[in-house]
Amino acid sequence: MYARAISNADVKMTPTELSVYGDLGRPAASLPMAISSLQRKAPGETLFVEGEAADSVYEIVHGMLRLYKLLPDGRRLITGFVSTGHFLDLAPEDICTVTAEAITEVTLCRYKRAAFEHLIDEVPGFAKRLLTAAAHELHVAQDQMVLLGRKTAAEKVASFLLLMADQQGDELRAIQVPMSRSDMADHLGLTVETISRTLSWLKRRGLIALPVPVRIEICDRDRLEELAAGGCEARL
Amino acid sequence: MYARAISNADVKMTPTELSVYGDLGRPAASLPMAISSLQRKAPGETLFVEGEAADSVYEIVHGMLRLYKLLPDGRRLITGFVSTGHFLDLAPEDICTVTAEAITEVTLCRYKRAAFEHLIDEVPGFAKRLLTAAAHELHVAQDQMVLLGRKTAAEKVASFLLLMADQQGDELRAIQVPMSRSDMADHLGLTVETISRTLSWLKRRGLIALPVPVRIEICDRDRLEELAAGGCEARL
DNA sequence: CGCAAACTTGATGTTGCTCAAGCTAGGTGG
DNA sequence: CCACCTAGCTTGAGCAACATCAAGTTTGCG
Repeated sequence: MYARAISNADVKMTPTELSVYGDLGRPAASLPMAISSLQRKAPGETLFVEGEAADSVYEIVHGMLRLYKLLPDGRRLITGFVSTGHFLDLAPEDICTVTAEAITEVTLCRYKRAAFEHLIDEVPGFAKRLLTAAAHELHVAQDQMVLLGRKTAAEKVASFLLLMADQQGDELRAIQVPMSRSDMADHLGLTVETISRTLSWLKRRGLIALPVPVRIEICDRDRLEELAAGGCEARL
Repeated sequence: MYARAISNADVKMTPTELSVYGDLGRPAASLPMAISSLQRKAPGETLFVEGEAADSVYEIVHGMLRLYKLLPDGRRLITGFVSTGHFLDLAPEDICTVTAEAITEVTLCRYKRAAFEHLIDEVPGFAKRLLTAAAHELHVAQDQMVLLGRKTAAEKVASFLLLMADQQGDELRAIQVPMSRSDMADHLGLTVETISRTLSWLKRRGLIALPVPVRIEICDRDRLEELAAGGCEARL
């Protein structure tokens, strides 16, 4: 089975539709314990490991996780960060394809796989909803491939910051960055040092501000977008 | 809408199950023309372009296509190669997320999107089958991210050759490579020159043979696999 | 306040890119 | 049939972006 991140937000559901049951409200609060149970994970704790048997489906109620794969010598690539509202859909194979680890304090709702699969047949439109979500995940993956394979360090960091800003949405300027520089590096195919240097470079050029490492503010969104798209010179 | 490649082979169907209709045989031969039509494309011809409206679903009957995305300055990343038996599933958004171009002579079966969506509701188990296929695509995409973000040139080329060998399956040694060096480069996040140098290096070390550029033979599969996984020194 | 972990900055090194020639193969026309 | 021509492939020399190695500096927590 295989870990797929599916965002409820992606399929454009209202808050009350978040649950797989539609109108029943937050699944964590309303589902029979037979098919669901609530879990908490502290930062750094592991939810599941690449290669192990996958028998559950998780919905993230609160917090952020990193999903990653390792090469034998320890090189790591973070395939994605997932947060509130996403499903970790352990797809119809039996092995986890990535490792999932809590970045922040995380609350999640665990469904037994068999029961979850049952819902696909029972609940009308649920399969289609998952299909839409899967398609969106694939779209995101394609963009990430372009980033990893063809963008410069500055373009990578700019793209990432804009993506984070978009999905936080709340304020236009400030981004809360819960993950470490090392996580960013392993997500963008760079090193910690290059992340740090690139952020400093963006700051020096007035595109962003860094009051504290964990808080990044976007000062010139237009130029950052131009940079992210690859539309201008991007050398440190 | 968004181009997703779904392989029938991936969902483990027998030849007679290849069609979306299950037992009705090859869709190209048996579906009512109202919802399907047969098309041919010559090498280099475009099936659809990133950003354009997507109103069809295609099944590849024969041949190979490349799917790619471009940056404004022309940098290209090929997200994948798809061939016989795969669906180009233009997912439930309205815009193609990649461009699809024929590499070889291609025959494909085109379904009207609306009719295809209808099948998801009508044909029992069809949605689940697509879901499985989508999950597999996502799995492949994750592996490709690791390749693009964390592997060396030699590891990238070795991984690619093994993947090609696996999906051709027929012979254990020889791989027919229908795509150009330039296509390989844009799929692996390298340049043509690096592809060429790396292949020469693999040949010099006795891992492969190159009787003609279009034919690559695997001589030492074990060492190639060790290299692809990142388990040994990989310097030219 | 002190300590460890995370982050930043600098100096140096290496992989893979760029630029520039040759080489090879396949197709065309004389 | 062969010479030519072009597109694709290979090889070489030099270079640039990013990695590595090595200090410092800040941050956050006990």
